[in-house]
Amino acid sequence: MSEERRLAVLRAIVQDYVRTSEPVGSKSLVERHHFGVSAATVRNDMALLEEEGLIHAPHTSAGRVPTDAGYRLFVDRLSAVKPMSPAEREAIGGFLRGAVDLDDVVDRTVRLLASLTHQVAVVQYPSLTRSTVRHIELVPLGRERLMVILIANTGRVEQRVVDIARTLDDERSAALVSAVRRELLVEAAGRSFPEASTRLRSLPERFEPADRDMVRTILRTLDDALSEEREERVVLAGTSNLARFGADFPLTIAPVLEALEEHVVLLKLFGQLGAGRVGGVAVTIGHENQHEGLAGASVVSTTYGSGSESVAGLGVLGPTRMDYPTAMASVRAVARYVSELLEP
Amino acid sequence: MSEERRLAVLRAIVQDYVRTSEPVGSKSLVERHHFGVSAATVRNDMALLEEEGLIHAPHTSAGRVPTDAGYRLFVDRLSAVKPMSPAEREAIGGFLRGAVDLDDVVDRTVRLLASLTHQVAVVQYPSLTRSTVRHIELVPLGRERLMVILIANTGRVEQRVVDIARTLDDERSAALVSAVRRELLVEAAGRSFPEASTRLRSLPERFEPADRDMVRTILRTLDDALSEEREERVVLAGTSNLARFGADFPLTIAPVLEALEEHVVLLKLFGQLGAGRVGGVAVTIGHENQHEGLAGASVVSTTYGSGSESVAGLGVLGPTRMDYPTAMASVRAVARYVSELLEP
DNA sequence: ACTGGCACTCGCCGTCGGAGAGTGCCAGAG
DNA sequence: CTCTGGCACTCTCCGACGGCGAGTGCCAGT
Repeated sequence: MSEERRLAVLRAIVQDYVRTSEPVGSKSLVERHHFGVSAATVRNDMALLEEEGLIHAPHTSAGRVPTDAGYRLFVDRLSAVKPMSPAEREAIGGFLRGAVDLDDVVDRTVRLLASLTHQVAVVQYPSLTRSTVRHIELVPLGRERLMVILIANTGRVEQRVVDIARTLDDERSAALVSAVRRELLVEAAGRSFPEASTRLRSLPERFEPADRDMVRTILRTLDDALSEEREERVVLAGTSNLARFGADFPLTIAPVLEALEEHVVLLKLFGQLGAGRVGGVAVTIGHENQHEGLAGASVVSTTYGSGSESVAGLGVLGPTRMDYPTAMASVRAVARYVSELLEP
Repeated sequence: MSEERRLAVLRAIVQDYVRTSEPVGSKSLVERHHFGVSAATVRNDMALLEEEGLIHAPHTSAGRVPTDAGYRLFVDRLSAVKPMSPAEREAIGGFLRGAVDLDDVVDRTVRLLASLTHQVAVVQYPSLTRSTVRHIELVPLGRERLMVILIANTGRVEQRVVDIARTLDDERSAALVSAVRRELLVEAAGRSFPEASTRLRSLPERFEPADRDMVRTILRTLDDALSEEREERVVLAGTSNLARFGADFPLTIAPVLEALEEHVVLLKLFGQLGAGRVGGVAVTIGHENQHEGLAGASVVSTTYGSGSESVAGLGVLGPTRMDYPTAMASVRAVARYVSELLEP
């Protein structure tokens, strides 16, 4: 028996099943693809593949369906990432170029990804902890409040209102605010956020004892904005695509939707790939996802970022029965464009 | 025949159907509710209600189901808004009070609404056009770029990067930026955004001809941020609740999810109630919704805002077969709390 | 190692018939 | 005029039955 043909059979099964969403049998298989052999031979191969746990028969007398392991082998060894046509590339670029805003970039990206792949798309906002400080601004609001505005090199802007226990309307206070602002910038500008945060720890000491509380409050806000919980934001689109193949994961839509609402879960999915090299596209299939609601789902994801540093992840989520080559191509292409866009 | 009893029957039908999601027949009706009469009498009433188009029999020999008109009558005349228990009020307040941010307020609000009502919740960000300017800040970024930051009295912050056709690193430019900033504030602070926008139209003339282009660019950004399309933002949660009653609108989940993704559609839903008085809760039922994908859905919405001015809408969306009294109570209570929260 | 053939297994689907829920209508009582 | 009990009727739902077809596993033969 030829190892090679057996894998070709697996590949064909995956492809056909993805197309038709119906278990594929030996006969229809030899019709569509021309291996040089008969259906009976293919049947033998299929029996072996089943023994290896790569495919599975839902019922004694039905066609075969790939298992998670089967898909895994397929994406690892049997599929080539489909190249995008120049027209597609142009469409992607054109659509993203119109963005006026980081919010806008993220918004367009997630919609684009959803419509390219017909799956649920997920885009993570650039992580602050992996960005550098471009600017920090203090804006007095009313008499006892200050708005702290953090601007990252990725264009991400985070703002927070802080109450400070003193009035700000005299001359001296104005000078103080602007001194704090200046010191913040000297210390933080151009550095990574975590680094800035540590360097700033000694900042209060440079001011009069009476003023230190205010400075500390501001620094606390900055740290708070960097905390895991608050700093990670995630956006999604295309959830209606889940309903499109209602028959597919039959009543499993609910748990998937629930998982998607739990942003924490999503972040874990992307967290796994962590600081992976920018080029790579990661795929987690079915039960490889920790969350049990996602047992029937696969995630195709990658990272994007300005320069060679990745600052966040993006990807798509769909049924395990998913067109992996296309999804991987789209995810990779979009990530590349977004990275370019954040470059300058 | 007593008009009064007929309406009581309609009320009972709506209540039972909402509870069981099964067509309700005369027999089970007299069992659960005790009208003083027999099932036969109720049947006569039901026949009349059907003639009036308030209820409808899916099959010749099945129970009755309320029509859109039936629900309409129910919410208008037959239901009292369920008061919230003190414990619930406290829970709402406690959950919302922890917010650090407008984003956070909106986020918590939408999740809270979803979990209170078990429906899809929708919250609109405070409209800029209906807010007043609290502050405008100009932050130089790099050499030929400026970030314009708009802060509204609602806490909403909008930022936009503008390219200006001149370098900013000399002394004079710094003075110019700060002069522009000062003038902007004098003219705009405390006024409504549209008013500010018109008042600022003459601003360029106060500067040297060479500087006017920059000022114009900044003003254009401000106007752009106010444009319908960009200014309205909407957030939703609880979409998994749609799947919970999969049997309910059977395969109608897809169009609903699609409609929810089209934020434009959502904004229209809230646009209808427009500048309605803050107290009122609006309900649109089934086909009353313009969008055809939402023919099986109802929307319970209201407005919130600081002071007596409404600045945006919020609400829930679910199947027409929905617990209106509870939904209305939750929506009203949440809107009230959010309004309070935006007050100071 | 591959092929053709064959018996066998099951899920799918349409049919059928009984049970149950609900209805409409009618004649009689208050 | 309103309400009630009764009765015949209509449909849907559900489980049983059976034929069809796709697909399988295995075996004997090349």
